[in-house]
Amino acid sequence: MISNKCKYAIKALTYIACNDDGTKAVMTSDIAQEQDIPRKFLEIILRDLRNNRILESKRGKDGGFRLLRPAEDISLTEIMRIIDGPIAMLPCVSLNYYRSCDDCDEKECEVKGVFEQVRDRTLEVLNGKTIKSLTLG
Amino acid sequence: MISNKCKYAIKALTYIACNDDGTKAVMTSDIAQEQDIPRKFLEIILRDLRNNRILESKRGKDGGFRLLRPAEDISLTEIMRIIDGPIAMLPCVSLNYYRSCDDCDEKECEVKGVFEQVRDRTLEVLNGKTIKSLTLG
DNA sequence: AATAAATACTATCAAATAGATAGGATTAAT
DNA sequence: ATTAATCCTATCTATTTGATAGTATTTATT
Repeated sequence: MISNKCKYAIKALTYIACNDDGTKAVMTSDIAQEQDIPRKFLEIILRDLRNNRILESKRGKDGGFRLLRPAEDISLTEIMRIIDGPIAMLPCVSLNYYRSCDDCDEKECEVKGVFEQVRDRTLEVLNGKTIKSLTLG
Repeated sequence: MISNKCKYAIKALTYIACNDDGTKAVMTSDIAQEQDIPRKFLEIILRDLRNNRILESKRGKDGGFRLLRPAEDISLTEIMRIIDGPIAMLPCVSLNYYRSCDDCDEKECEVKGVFEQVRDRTLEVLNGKTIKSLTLG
């Protein structure tokens, strides 16, 4: 399961992608209202995305958020990893958050192979998806 | 990520499958020791598997656990659903634990389609795997 | 310079889940 | 009766999830 937080992040990014008309940045309050996301929780998420160089922010009056890159260059996997961490189902099979197993010998672990396959199939789907591709029905 | 508990369950089941010689049931203490699983935690897991008709138990002296079905009829998905719940990444996409989204219209949710694909690819891999197939290198 | 409106930051909180442990009740073979 | 196993109930700690409150800072506008 992905967290609510991650789902909020995806929805917020697609909203920003669709509503940045080039004149002014997209405000937290607008996103919260339109996408039905708790305002203060959303602030944290957006700041998180900014710190990870997905968004840029502008403070003060007329402030808000913008995508730092084109929507077609922001992949779903990237967002999921920032917000939720590993995508793989076992730490020992994670590409970006690898941790070894204490309790089994990875060389001959039967379970590992299965979840490597799951990981690869999952990434086949997710790597192709971007914020841009979500905004096209 | 699957939980430690689920990983323990899988390891325990493969251990039972490999070590039931037909003479007597497999004991919790043996599984715990050989597979490096906390004893009391393992008790809970095995009871859980028994309540879900994966294992049968025998109490008292010479007691222990046995598979209730042949190892090739116990799928990984079944174990994962018993121990961890849904396999899908979104409730609204789960086959066995479906829950609707409060905050989006499922008919036109762009995210839903993506995670349906992920679910299908994941199940393609996991549905074919059984306790039996894990015991063959 | 003052004001209004936005993000940034810090601290905190409640509920759920994960991961376990303790201790005794029950069952069954010897 | 004894021993050795599962069964059951209760409890515990740490972490994560999901969120809220309040204040500081920045900036456009007047």
